[in-house]
Amino acid sequence: MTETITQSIQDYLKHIYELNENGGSASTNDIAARLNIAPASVTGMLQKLSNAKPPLVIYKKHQGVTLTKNGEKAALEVIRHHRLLESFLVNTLGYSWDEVHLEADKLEHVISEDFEARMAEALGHPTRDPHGELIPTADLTMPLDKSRPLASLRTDETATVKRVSDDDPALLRHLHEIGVIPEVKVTVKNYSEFDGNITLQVAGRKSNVVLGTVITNQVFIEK
Amino acid sequence: MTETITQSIQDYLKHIYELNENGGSASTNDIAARLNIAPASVTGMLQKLSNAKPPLVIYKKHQGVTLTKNGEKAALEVIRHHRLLESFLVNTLGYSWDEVHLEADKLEHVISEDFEARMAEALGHPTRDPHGELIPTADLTMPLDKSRPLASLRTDETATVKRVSDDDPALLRHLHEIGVIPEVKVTVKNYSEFDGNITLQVAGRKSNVVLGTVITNQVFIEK
DNA sequence: AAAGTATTTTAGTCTTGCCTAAATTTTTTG
DNA sequence: CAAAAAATTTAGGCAAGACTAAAATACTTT
Ligand SMILES: [Mn+2]
Ligand SMILES: [Mn+2]
Ligand SMILES: [Mn+2]
Ligand SMILES: [Mn+2]
Repeated sequence: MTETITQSIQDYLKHIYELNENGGSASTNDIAARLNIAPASVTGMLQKLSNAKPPLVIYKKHQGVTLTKNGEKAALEVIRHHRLLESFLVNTLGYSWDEVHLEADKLEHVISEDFEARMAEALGHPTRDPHGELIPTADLTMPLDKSRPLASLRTDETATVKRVSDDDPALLRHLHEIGVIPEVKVTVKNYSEFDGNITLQVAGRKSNVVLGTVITNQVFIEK
Repeated sequence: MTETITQSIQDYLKHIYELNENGGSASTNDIAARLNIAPASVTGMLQKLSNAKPPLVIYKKHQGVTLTKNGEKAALEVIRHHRLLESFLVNTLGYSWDEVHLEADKLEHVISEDFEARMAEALGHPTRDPHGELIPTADLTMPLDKSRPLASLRTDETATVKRVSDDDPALLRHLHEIGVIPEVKVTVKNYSEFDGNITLQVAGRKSNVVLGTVITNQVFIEK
């Protein structure tokens, strides 16, 4: 009697996955905040998911949750849908990178595996979405992410932008404007000890830009 | 306090629209059969839809339902989504015409108006879907359908196939095989009084085909 | 026109997924 | 380390949308 994975459950699993990526286990409150749902409701769902057969999360009272292998597969399935969809919308329907997130958030639960496969094929089996986020493989493995925040660079260091956080459309528009997009080379011309500001030279741009930590913590680079 | 039009409601309205197209009002049982839902459940929903503000259907006990203007607009919105999606899937992802229906049935409830507009643009504002069905216009008007069943043709009459019924994938594959697809010219070489069989010459095909009424009633032509 | 059949409606339940208010547990702080 | 604060869970409810069984209504047939 395998648990039916509803849209709602898919959303829980997806967000738990992302929270697990950072710290260890995902807390009730964090999940609630992300899903815009009352914490009490989250507790109820966590109990349900951990009692499912097979269990989708590991849950002990007051200690947050971790995904089981099954839960992780289900999460990666949704994340693969989401990121392929974002790529597809940009490529095929001319969406800009700040417009795709909401649309993909709805479609990700609804497309068939056939649709997924056809998108991947049409896009040439991409490894990253328009924001540079890694796309889980068809067999649901998440590639290793070697990037770190731009905020961790210091004066005279050079690196390549690999991905940017995609949940704030306004930030995305701004980054696009100043040319800070995946695969672009950047050099730190100055790092300020006091406020953490980074003066950045962006390849192909005349003038440098000064970025605060709110931004430099949402841009990820590799050297 | 306008009624929220859920996915479920959209499905009811869509099928009521299609039933209204044939006979007058849609019966509880017919709606139930189409939606694969118990008749008792349908009664409940019809009451709800007729009490909505504004009402989406006109309903009197034991007399079936008709859509109001508001209900019709909502239905046409979904049907436009559905048919544009079918076209889009065929054009962009290489689906064949017998594969698109199920996928479109899920996506139709989820895409944004922006998505709809972009598809229409990308497809060059088509007026018919892959099965030849008319696509409601952007301002939600259904173009007039002048076609009639192939079954109504008699010996020596010539006509153009305009559309075919799209709910049986096996029939669609068969029709494709024998070349009976929209915009193809056909001539009735013989009509049998007894069983209604039609011997059809299909433009560009060597040998004629004999079609029974099950098929000829699901193929629509214009002279 | 009465009886039988088919259709539709009513009545009563169930599941999912959410909510608020109140309790409980954990963490932080003075 | 005890009190205050924050986080989490329990308890009790609600709305949507489905189901089954039984009652009511409408249609057919003799
Ligand atoms: Mn996204
Ligand atoms: Mn993304
Ligand atoms: Mn269809
Ligand atoms: Mn169609």
